[in-house]
Amino acid sequence: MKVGPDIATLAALMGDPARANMLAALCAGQALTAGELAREAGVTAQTASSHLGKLSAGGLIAGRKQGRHVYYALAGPDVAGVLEALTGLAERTGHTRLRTGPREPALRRARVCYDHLAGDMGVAILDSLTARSMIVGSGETLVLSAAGETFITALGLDLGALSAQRRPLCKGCLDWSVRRSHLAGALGAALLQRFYALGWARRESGTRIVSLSARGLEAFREIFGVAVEA
Amino acid sequence: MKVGPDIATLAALMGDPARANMLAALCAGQALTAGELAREAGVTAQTASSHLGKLSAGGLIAGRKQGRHVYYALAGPDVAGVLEALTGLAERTGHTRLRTGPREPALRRARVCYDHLAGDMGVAILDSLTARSMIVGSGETLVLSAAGETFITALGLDLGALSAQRRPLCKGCLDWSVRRSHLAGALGAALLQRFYALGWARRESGTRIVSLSARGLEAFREIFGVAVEA
DNA sequence: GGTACATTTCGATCACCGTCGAATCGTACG
DNA sequence: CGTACGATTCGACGGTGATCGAAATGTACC
Repeated sequence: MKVGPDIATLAALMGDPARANMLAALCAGQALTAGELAREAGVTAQTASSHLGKLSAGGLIAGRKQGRHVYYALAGPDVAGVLEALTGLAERTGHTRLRTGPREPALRRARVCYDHLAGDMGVAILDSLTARSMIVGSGETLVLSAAGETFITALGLDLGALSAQRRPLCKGCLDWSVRRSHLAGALGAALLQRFYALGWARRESGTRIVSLSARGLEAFREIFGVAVEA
Repeated sequence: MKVGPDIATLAALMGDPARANMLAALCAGQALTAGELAREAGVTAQTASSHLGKLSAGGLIAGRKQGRHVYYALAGPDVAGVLEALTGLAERTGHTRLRTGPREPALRRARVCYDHLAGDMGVAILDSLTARSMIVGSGETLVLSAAGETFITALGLDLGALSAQRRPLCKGCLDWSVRRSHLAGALGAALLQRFYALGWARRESGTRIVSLSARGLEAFREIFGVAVEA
């Protein structure tokens, strides 16, 4: 007689402010320790542990013991997807409270979001691709055009391998700081990896900051027509 | 200092069992009266009214007064999208409790889901399209291939107008009864409308049942290779 | 081995919120 | 105009769950 699968318990899991803050923090993609999550949520370690236990039992996060701390991460991309969708909905319905992205300029410029590039640079890249019709669509749903395919192949990416992944190839991901979309999905992740490999970008350890090399800045300006002040 | 937009309040709104049941019922797309939703959720009219007030204030649903009752519907396709994503996640994490879709055979065979076709027939159609590589992808993210474009154009649909819509052209929607996906999105909706126009299908008033005409059954078998016992 | 620290468990407190009974408002129907 | 019914409001009750203090586990570092 009951209609739905347990949307209720799942949503209730995300419905607590402390847990929601934890999940939002984990959306960046990197695993965080229980203590960090406690501070992130603004609760004591004990309550945090309780919440983490529930989230874990609910299948939303997974914890890995390493030494004397436990690193928690989102259980999978689909969880991140739901959270992003929720964020977008909150955006639209005006449920956002303040929400002025990161204060640090370096974070605003380029940072890691789950597994792809976010920040001004991420938004600029997607803008450039859509302006040249290499990616079409808007909002969350994006599609790679034929011109886009040749473009990313020229960049040295294996389109076939990317398409074979279960997750969507292209996806728009709402950027908190700019309130605009950047490129996520398999292609977004692969692009960032490619930037690393080419030495254009480097991940600052311990933070979400992605720093761009001089060569990278040059390349971005040339390829994407993106000019960023040093 | 706070990190996320108010995912928490939004999720908490969906986190109550009664409200979740209401939202799940509204996922079918047709507006329901407060009384119907109360019965659907298994609560009294007063508590239902309270819940509806909160959902409305939260921007998830919208109510229209008509005569002496109030018809409530989901505020928009994005709300349905989040709900579907949540359902999918609940599916994957095994949070589903029992959940044996509708009992009525007619409902199991073909019914309206929001604005597109669901049920065995809906699943079969998507199966047929993917088997012939007219639609590629899996899960929630689907893309129309070149072969698919010519196919639906031949069916008399205006692809340009469909792509111009803000919502995604193709989307997978998890079918409760079968636990498999059927075609949603702009194309899914347009297809159902086309079926109506061609006299292949008809919406049973007052229910979610979609009944198929003899001509429709013939056409479905011919075009999609779908054989359904009468 | 002993101390420090991260995490978890247990237990108790307390606030919030879902629930329903009774009453009110508004519309439809005769 | 009066009755019937759907929807909402008000008020009170009760239970679930978040929270933290205290204590227990387990790991690292010396």
